[in-house]
Amino acid sequence: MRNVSIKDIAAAAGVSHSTVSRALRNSPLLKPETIARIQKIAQEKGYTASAAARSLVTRRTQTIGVVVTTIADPFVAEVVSGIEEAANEHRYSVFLANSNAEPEREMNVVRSFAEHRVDGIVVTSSRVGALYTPMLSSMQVPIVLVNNQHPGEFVHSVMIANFEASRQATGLLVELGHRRIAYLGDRFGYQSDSERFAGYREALDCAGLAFVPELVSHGDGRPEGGYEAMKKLLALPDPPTAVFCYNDMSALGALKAIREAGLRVPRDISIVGFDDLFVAEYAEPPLTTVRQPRRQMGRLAAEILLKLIQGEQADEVLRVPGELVLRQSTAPPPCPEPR
Amino acid sequence: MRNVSIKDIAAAAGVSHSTVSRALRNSPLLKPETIARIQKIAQEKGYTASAAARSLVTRRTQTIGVVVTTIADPFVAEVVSGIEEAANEHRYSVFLANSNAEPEREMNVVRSFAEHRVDGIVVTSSRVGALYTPMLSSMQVPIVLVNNQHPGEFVHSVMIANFEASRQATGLLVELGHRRIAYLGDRFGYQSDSERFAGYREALDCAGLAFVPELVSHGDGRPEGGYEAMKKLLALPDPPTAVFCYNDMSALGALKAIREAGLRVPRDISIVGFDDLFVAEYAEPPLTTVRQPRRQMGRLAAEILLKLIQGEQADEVLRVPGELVLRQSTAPPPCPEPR
DNA sequence: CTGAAAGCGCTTACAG
DNA sequence: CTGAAAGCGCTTACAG
Repeated sequence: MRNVSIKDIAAAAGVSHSTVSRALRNSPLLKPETIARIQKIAQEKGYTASAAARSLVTRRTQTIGVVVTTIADPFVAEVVSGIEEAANEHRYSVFLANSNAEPEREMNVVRSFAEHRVDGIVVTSSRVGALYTPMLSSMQVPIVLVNNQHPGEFVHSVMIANFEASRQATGLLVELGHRRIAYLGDRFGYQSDSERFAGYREALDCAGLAFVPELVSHGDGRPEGGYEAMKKLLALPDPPTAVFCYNDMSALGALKAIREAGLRVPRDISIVGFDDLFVAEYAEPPLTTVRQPRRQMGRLAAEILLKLIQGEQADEVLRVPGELVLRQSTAPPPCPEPR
Repeated sequence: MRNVSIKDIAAAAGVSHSTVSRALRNSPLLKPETIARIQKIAQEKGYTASAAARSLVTRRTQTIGVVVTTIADPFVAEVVSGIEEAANEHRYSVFLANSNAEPEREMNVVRSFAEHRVDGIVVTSSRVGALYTPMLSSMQVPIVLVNNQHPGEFVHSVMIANFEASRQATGLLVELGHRRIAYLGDRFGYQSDSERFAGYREALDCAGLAFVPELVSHGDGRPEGGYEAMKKLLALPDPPTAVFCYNDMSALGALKAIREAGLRVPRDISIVGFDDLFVAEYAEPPLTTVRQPRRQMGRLAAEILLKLIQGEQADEVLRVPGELVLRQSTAPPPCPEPR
């Protein structure tokens, strides 16, 4: 069962298919009555334009490709949601491709986007590195990154203001009176981790607190890694009284390790996360954390991309501020500890 | 900067573009040397076939549309991940469309999929109803639903075996010795809720326990709703000693309400969830729940869809069994009288 | 084994 | 204001 084409409508309306094409696009060349008549017929026949045929001539597909290393991640999913939302408003469709950071699948992503001639690409970087970014750049279409972990390769990106946010988060712990504040990080080498670590250091410096290397422990950005990293911190001869975690996922693991050690948060140890995933609010205790406006960041990335597609200028690196959200996982240090 | 086309390659190779087309598709009509020579040239020139041009003649786009009411939901995201994975293996690309259950956006979804002539559609229903399903069906392409909440409209779907799983989950509470077991549901009218409720009733019946209407409380499938629904149960003159929750999100809210009431899980109340989201493991206490193989369900839906696209037969309704996962939120009821 | 031709469903200069 | 023509980049009968 063939789809109805402009030829079918042309036949029914007794005009040329050129006229139908113009009528459907509300061309000012046609007189309003003609347009109305033709559109009515198109409607009746259930006409739907073929994106493929159109894009062949216009050289615009009205599609953008979104690459994620995994979408089964609360952080990424909401960014994608924002991208899709903004794209949709501008009548763009979204191709979603999921690489799992597997080289073979990454190849597929690139090939698929290239074949579909996407007008632009957003890469939302989770913690796992994306091998394909250099390849994508060979496609000659605009690319915007969200929280990119491999800086310097591309011009356009939307990033959370890691440094400022983590300085502020660590600063909160300082103000509460903590002196032994640990940093529970992601794996080494990722930009977000480096920046958040730098903010932590800065906050210590401002408070005149010495940096203690043993108070840095690295997880993997997931609960499992946070759990292990926290156990190491707890095994220290003089454990920290507060921990600033790379993200909420890590913090969840840390909370678990602390519970298992028979300690209480925030009575014995204060914990701060990063991201403000919905779980932060339902953790026990509810987690003090830094909110990333994920959906908004996705929207911004899409909007920058659409500007670039139109040939307009756009911010090269857009830094979005995080927001410290106070909940119940932070308190002054326990009394036994001399201040 | 134009993309290189088969004409460009034809000129470089000194053959017709028909020959190039055949060479690129490894036609047995051509002699191997010709094929090799042409493919080499194509490679050198960085040729990438145009999906639009091809689909125009083949009438196949090698794309499937995935509709979600929201992707920012841990359940949905992983289903989508499975769909994308399976589609990718079969060289299909995925259009993602996100309706937020807003009528206007739903219209966009349908129009967009129709214009792109997707070969098939998967609808992953979250708790929110999807208005567009009837409209999608007018597109004359195969549709497969995942955990559809509005039964009977379509033929093909992949569903979790709600009845069996919730009977088993409730059965666990019965075996532990609970007599006052509550059901904390989703909103009325959704199929999953009805089926899970039915499984709960069945388990009570089997155990010879009377159904007590006041022990049923409805949330909204999210922590907020679970929280409110649990507060109602706790306000009962004779509160339940165990609660089977519609899903993990609801259970998270329930846990919070119980904590706020100064009670402990599982000492005072046992809680069972459904879904086995990652948070279940990191809840306090870790949540006993029913695992849904979400990614696998997504894969299955995609595979069924691809079969249908090929014109093959496929299961109409595929019921996937859930798996009871025992953690620490369940225990025997508190000792009868004094605590 | 290879080429010329037709056609998929559109858009858009070019005529009239 | 409208139509005839060309062309976007492919695939595939039809000839040879």
